[in-house]
Amino acid sequence: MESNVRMRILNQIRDVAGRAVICDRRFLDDEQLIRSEQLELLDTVFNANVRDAEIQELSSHFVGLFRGGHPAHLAIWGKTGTGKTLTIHYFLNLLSEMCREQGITFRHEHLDLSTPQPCFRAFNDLACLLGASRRYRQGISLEELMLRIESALAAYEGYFVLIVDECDHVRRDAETFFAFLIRRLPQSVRAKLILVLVSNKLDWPDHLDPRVKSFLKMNELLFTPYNALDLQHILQIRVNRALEPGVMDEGVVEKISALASREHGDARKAVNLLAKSAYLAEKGAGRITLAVVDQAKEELDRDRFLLMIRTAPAQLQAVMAAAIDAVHKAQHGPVGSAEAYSEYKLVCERASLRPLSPRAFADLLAELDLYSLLRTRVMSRGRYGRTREIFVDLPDELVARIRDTVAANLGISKPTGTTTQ
DNA sequence: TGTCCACAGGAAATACGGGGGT
DNA sequence: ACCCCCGTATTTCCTGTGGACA
Repeated sequence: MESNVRMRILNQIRDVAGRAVICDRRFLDDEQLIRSEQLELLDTVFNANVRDAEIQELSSHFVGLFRGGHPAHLAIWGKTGTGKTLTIHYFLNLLSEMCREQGITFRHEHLDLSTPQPCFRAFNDLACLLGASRRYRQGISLEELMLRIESALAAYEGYFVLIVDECDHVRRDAETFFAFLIRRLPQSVRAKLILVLVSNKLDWPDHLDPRVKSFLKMNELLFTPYNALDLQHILQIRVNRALEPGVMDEGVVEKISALASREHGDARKAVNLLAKSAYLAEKGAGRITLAVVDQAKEELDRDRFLLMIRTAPAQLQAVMAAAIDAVHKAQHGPVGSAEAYSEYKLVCERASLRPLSPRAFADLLAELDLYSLLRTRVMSRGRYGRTREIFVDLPDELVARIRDTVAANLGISKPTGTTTQ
C-alpha cells in the first residue's frame, strides 16, 4: 500500500523532472538574486552593447571628477523600465570604485521616490538616507528636516552624488524641495553636490519655478525605450541562465520582445512575461510555445487588473461596480456619467458607504480610465448637454470576476440580480 | 446664427486625522 | 493636555463648451 503511494509520487516527480523547463528560477526574478549575481548579470547585459551610448555619455559627464572639477547636475529622461536606474547605479558603482583607487572622496546615495510623495516625505526620506532622522509620518516642520540634512552633510568634504529617482513624483511644493537641493544645500555644505534627476516626464522642469530652474545648470541624457533587438539580448541572457536548453520553440524570444517593445519597451515586464511563460510551460506542455506566451500574457493582464481592483480604495471599487452594473443594465446603449452616478448611489447604499459628490465621482471615473479598467469619452449631445460616456471593454469573464471581487470586498450581500451566468 | 443644455473639469475652500513639540 | 503643522480627501463654486435646435 504505502510503497504504492511512494512509487506513484516518485514517478510523478520523475515525470515532472523529465519535462523540466526551468533549471534556475532565480534568474527569472531579480528579487531573488543576490547582489553579486545582479551585478554580474548587469555586466553581461552591458557587454552586449545594450545602453552603450548612454554609458559613454555618463562617462564623459563625470570625467571632470578626476581632474578635480565639479561636474554639472544631470537629468535623465526615459520611460519606466528603460533601465535608467539600473544603468546609473551600475555606472556609479564603477565610478566609486575608480575613485577609491585614486583616493578621491566619493559617495552616492539613491533617493527613491517611486511612489508619489508630497515634498515632506521626500525631505524625510532624504534625511533618513543620510542617517539624520528617523521616519516621521507628519508633524515635524520642513525647516527642521532641512537643518538635519545640512548638519548630516556638514562634516563631509568630497563628491556627493544624489540620485533623485522619479523626481517628478514630488507633488505639491516641489518648488520647496528642489529649491533646497539646487540652491540652498550647495551653499550651506562643503561637499561637491551633484544631482542626478531621474524622471520619465520630459517636460518636467517646466513646472519648476524659473528662478530655481535658471540656477540648475545641467546636462540631459535621454534613454529611449528598448527596441525589440535590445530586449532580445536581455531576454536571451535570462534564457541561457534560467531555462533548460531546447525547451523553447522557435521565435518565442522574438515574440516576447516584439510584444514588449510594441507595448512599452519595459525590460522588467518582458522578463516577467518570460517567467510566466516558463511557469505555465512547466505545469503543462513542457515546452514554451508561441501559444503559451499568449496565454501567459493574458493571465498577467488579468492578474494585474484583479490585483489593482482588490487593493484599490473602497470608493474606487464602488465606482467600478457601479460602472459595470450601469453598462449591464443599459444593454448596448451608451452609459452617461449621470446614469452611472445614480447606479453608484445604489451600490453605496447596499455597501453602506457614504456616497461622494458627483464631482468626486467623476474624478474616480477618470482614475479608472487611467488604469484602463474602463474607457470614457466626452460626448456632446448638442441641446441635450455634454456627458461622459462609459464603456467597459474587458473580457466578460474578467468583468464578472472583478464584480465578484468588489462585491466581496465591500460586503454587498445581494449581488444585484444582474449576475446571471 | 444664436441659444442653451448638462455636464466637464479647474481652483479654492473645507473637513479631518495623525503626529511632533512643549 | 494642548497647540501647531502637515497631508489627504471631498466639497463647493465656478467657468467652459460642442453641437442640436429654433
